[in-house]
Amino acid sequence: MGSLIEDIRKEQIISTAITTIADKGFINTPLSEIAKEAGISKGVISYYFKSKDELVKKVMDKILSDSKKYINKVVAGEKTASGKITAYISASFNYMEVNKQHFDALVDLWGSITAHEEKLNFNKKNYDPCRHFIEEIIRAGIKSGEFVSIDVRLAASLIQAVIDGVMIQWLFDENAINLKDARDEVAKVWKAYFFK
Amino acid sequence: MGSLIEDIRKEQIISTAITTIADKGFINTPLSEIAKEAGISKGVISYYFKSKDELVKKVMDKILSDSKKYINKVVAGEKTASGKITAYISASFNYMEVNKQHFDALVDLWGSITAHEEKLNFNKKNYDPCRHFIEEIIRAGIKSGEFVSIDVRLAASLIQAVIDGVMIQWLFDENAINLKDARDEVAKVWKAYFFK
Amino acid sequence: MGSLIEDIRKEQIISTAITTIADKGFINTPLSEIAKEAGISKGVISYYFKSKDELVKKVMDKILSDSKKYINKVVAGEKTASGKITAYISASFNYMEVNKQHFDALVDLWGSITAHEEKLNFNKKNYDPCRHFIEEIIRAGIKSGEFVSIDVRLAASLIQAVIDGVMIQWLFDENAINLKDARDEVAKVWKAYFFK
Amino acid sequence: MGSLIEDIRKEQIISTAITTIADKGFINTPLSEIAKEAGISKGVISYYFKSKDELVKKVMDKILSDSKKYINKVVAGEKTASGKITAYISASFNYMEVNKQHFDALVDLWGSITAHEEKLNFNKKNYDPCRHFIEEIIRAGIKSGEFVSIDVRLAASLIQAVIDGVMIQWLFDENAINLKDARDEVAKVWKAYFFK
DNA sequence: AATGAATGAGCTTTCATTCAT
DNA sequence: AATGAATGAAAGCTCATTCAT
Repeated sequence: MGSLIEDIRKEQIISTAITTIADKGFINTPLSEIAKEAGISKGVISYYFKSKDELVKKVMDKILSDSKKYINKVVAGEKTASGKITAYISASFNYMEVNKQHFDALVDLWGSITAHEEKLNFNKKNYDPCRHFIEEIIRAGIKSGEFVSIDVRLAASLIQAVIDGVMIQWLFDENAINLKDARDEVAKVWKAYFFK
Repeated sequence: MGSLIEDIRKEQIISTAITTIADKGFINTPLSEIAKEAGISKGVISYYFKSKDELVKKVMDKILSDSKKYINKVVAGEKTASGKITAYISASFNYMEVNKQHFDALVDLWGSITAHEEKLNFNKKNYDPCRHFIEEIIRAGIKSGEFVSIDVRLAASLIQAVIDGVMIQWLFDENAINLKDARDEVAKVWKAYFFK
Repeated sequence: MGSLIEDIRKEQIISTAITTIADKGFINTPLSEIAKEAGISKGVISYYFKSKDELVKKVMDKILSDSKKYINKVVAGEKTASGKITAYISASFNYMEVNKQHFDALVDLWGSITAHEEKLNFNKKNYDPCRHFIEEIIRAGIKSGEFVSIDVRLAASLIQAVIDGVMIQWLFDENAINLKDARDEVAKVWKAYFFK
Repeated sequence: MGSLIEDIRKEQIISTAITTIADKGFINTPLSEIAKEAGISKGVISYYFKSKDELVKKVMDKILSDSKKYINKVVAGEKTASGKITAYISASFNYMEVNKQHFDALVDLWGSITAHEEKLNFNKKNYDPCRHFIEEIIRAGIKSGEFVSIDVRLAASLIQAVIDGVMIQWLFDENAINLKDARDEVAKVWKAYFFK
């Protein structure tokens, strides 16, 4: 358990699952298709993942944690609250741009979360940390006097919301919106908002 | 074609499909379940809809056009560009709040749009009109001198984005964000942005 | 539910299941094989039976209740306790002889009862009634003075035991034991036992 | 061939197979489970047994030959035919009682004998020797004048039958029948029968 | 001798769709 | 118009067996 080859295989399967789901859609992606794309036999997937559901969960975890890791690293490179907010927004859009498949797959997999409890759980694991992360930055900015005093919780939600909303438009049509323009404009709007 | 009873039946099926999909998730909603919920036989659905895919498309159309109809009506009640923008945002959130099931179903059905062409088509039919609608309002506001001059296309996208993004957070956890607060805050932010 | 065609189909499927399992063995009888033998499609079985397990249960119920029905009827034709005991034994062997397939299938299906609770349940539903039935006869015989006083519970168990034991030998090799001879000998032994 | 380690391994696998099958049922016992229980790798089983079927055969052989060995030894300790019959019956029940798992597994494995030829073969290898063994005792008893003259073949069959039949009732519910009582009663009945 | 990753045939089950009534 | 029995393709999953190490 936890052997090298196991980790490699799991990684390979998750990775192939992402590209395949992004390409054909979750509903049109049986395990056999992922296996075929990965050049392995169907049984291997069942060998490493207890069920399709478990694989899907691991896929979503991977997409979100990779994204989070990148963004956090970029933000950590900034000192000021203002710099951090801008970095968060920039990093979000930049990462999105070079990892479109990940988000294509992610949005597709939302539909696989059906139970109410699962939704709450997904939210708690994925959205809450993002919001909290932004909240902390804003709070620090208010404390240091950089930002005006605002509803931190709500502001964090709205920042995340505009990022996600832009992403959706872009996923449905790459040409509908230019990510770099959106990035710059969002940064501008929120600076205006925070600095009064 | 288009007889009264036919229209009633189709409406009934679409409506039941929405509530059932919202409740159990698209993946867990076979046609037989919709039929059962509607109190009709399975065959009727196939009789009125060429395929499940067609029904799904009609369901999405219905959700989006109902929403659009309501919003447009509210917006039409306003005279100024500023009033119209505020009305658009308010109406969007208000409608969302009383029609949660519709959007639960909608997000669930996104995953059923798999082909690239279908995505472009969905975007063209659903997002583009929204954006254009907002664009027109902004354009009128700029022309009349109400608003400062801004990138109309982008501004429209961002307004729609923040609405959609909030919706997603709310769909995953009703308690994660208060829709009325979000509505008021979004209105405030954008007024600040447009008026200088 | 409970329509005529439903009952016919269920009966047909159960009946075919018995002959197929008797012929090829439970382990070598996928649902597809039963369907093929019955000249219907695989899906029909799932349509009428929730699961393979449910079908198996119904099959065992059918085998045992048919047998019980026949035996009880024969026994009811006798007046004296002695006549009833002999009738029970005779009927058991006679029924066995013309319904070999049923018992081939039954013994094969024993292996499908795995959980401890299921075994107890199977016993309670199938063995207990048989034993109780014999016990009642013996008790009546003792009361009427026909039989000597014996351990009723144990005697009933042993009568059933010798019948079942003979059956097993016969199922494994029809020529290993002559059912009619066994029938007569068992009757003789037990009469000797009961009458002192 | 037949090295010490090989024999130990085979013995270990067969032994573990018995307890595992008795516990979970043959259908729910993949080779991997036996391997796990035995603390060895799956491949070892395939290494020592050509197929699962072969292992099953060896398991049944082991169960039956162990039982036979014990019974024969006990019987050999008796001088008279009467003593030998009583010993056979007693030994059968006593062995059963302390080796319940073996018979749980055995009954479970009956279902794996599917081909007609296999059944005949199983019978020839297992039942016939038992019956012959009893027959010889009875024959000697008749010859020596201990027993009345009876149908030896049939008598042997019935003795084995009642033992097997009691076992089955007991396997399905340990509390349904008391093995010691059954043992004593069976001995009593048959003595009465043989001695006239 | 032993391992356990890998295979793939084969299973049960689901379900969109068809069609006789 | 409506029913629901029937179909059969396709899915997820299990597992005996193989084989490189």
